[in-house]
Amino acid sequence: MEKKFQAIYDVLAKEIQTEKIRAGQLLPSENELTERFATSRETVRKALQLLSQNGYIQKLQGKGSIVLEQDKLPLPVSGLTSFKELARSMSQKVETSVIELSSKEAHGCNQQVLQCEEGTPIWELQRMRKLDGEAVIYDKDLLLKKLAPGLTKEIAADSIYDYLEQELGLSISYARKEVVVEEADAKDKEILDMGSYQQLVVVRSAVYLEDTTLFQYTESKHRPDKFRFVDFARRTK
Amino acid sequence: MEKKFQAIYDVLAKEIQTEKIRAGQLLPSENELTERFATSRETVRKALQLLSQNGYIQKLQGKGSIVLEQDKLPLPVSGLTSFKELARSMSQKVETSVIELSSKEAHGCNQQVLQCEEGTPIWELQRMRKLDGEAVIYDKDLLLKKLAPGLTKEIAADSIYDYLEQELGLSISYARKEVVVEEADAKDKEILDMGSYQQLVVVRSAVYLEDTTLFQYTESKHRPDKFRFVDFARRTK
DNA sequence: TTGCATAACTTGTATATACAAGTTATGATA
DNA sequence: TATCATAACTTGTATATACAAGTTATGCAA
Repeated sequence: MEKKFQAIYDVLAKEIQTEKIRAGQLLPSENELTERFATSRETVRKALQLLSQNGYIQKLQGKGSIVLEQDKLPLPVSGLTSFKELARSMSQKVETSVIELSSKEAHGCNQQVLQCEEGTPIWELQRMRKLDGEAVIYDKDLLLKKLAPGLTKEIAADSIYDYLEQELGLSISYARKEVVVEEADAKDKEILDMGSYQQLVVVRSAVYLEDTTLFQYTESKHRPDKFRFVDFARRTK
Repeated sequence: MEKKFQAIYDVLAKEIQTEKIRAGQLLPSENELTERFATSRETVRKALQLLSQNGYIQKLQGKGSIVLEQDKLPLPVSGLTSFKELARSMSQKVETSVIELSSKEAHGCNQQVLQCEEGTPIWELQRMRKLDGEAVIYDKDLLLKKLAPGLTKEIAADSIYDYLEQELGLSISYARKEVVVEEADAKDKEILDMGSYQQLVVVRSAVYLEDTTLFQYTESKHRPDKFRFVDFARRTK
């Protein structure tokens, strides 16, 4: 079986993306969708809940599901978006170069952020990203070697996430992120085209797999003028 | 009736917050919880799904629900958190002062961001916030007067969200946000204690009610060293 | 002891039913 | 015509059942 509610979500999400159903319009009612997809109402409701969570629709008791204005802003949409996905959605020239990919053993501070034993084999990866020919993003990654033993510079220059999910079948599940602004240090200034900027937007994130193992720690430094973060959030309370 | 799944969520969330159940431990199984709360498994599952969404637990097929490490970082946790809530969780001295609260009619640019008719009555609000005696946040709000007719400087100095939700019974439902870094202008420098900083982190957000009406537009400028954004995100794809 | 099938758990998906709660259009009544 | 109750929709909550899929411990067999 192939997850009906996911399939229904995909169909409806695409119809909204392609504006087959326009913003402000109502989706067909749950009963109609139940008929259309030859399923049960609960299954339809699961699909609709996903749409709601991802900002496609707003459900209104008694009325129906209204299609929301789409963010034309072609950006991160919070969540876990890899740089490659991000770059694809921006129609700019993007270039990634690997500064360093080395195999080390966890110690002290490294070991602490990855919450692993002293001496655990890890990858230490540094990459620089160019947008329109300017070096504006500097990424440092720490990952457990055990889970991505065959990592190479070529893979790192493409997309780590693709490699993990499609090649290795690992399921990235959730992440914690922190965004702050910090002074650029000497190394930052050496790597990036800082112009007259003295500060960087720093995104630190810890990425976890389905089984809750902390797998990757990333520090991503962005030149302030090239940084933008877009978010859709529902009030949970 | 009083929404059982919400009640179950509240109980379990509190047990996790107070570390009655600690990180790394498993929750009781769905069947056990079903018995404990004298309900059905589906209802328990709805509660667990909420916990999962909000970063309290990770569900593992075949194993159970693991309690996740809690963010000790006492900060925004994405979502829609009002400044008052935020301030409460930080044990710093916080002070809000209203710079301006005036009643206007929408025109040109104002009208555009609020997506309303020319001439619609709106509130224009400007506030400055001090942390530990330093002026570090500058907020500008536009809101539809129709929905909050009795707004006063006193209310604005406290919490607009409390007023809207508790006094007026309005349901804030979702928001779109954008975070960028911009140069501070003359007005910013006049209002805030900028020190040697030249830039500000600007959070622009559009806040919507349950019926999808755009109700408030906010521009919140933060001195870079006092800005921090923390996020928990699940990979949806 | 070791290895392996299996049983007994766990969560995931799909379905059906019932009623509550909110919205809207209908139509009878004044 | 105008008003209002109501019927006919909509989504929300709660329950029950069945089976699929993943994990773990049991215990038999080699």
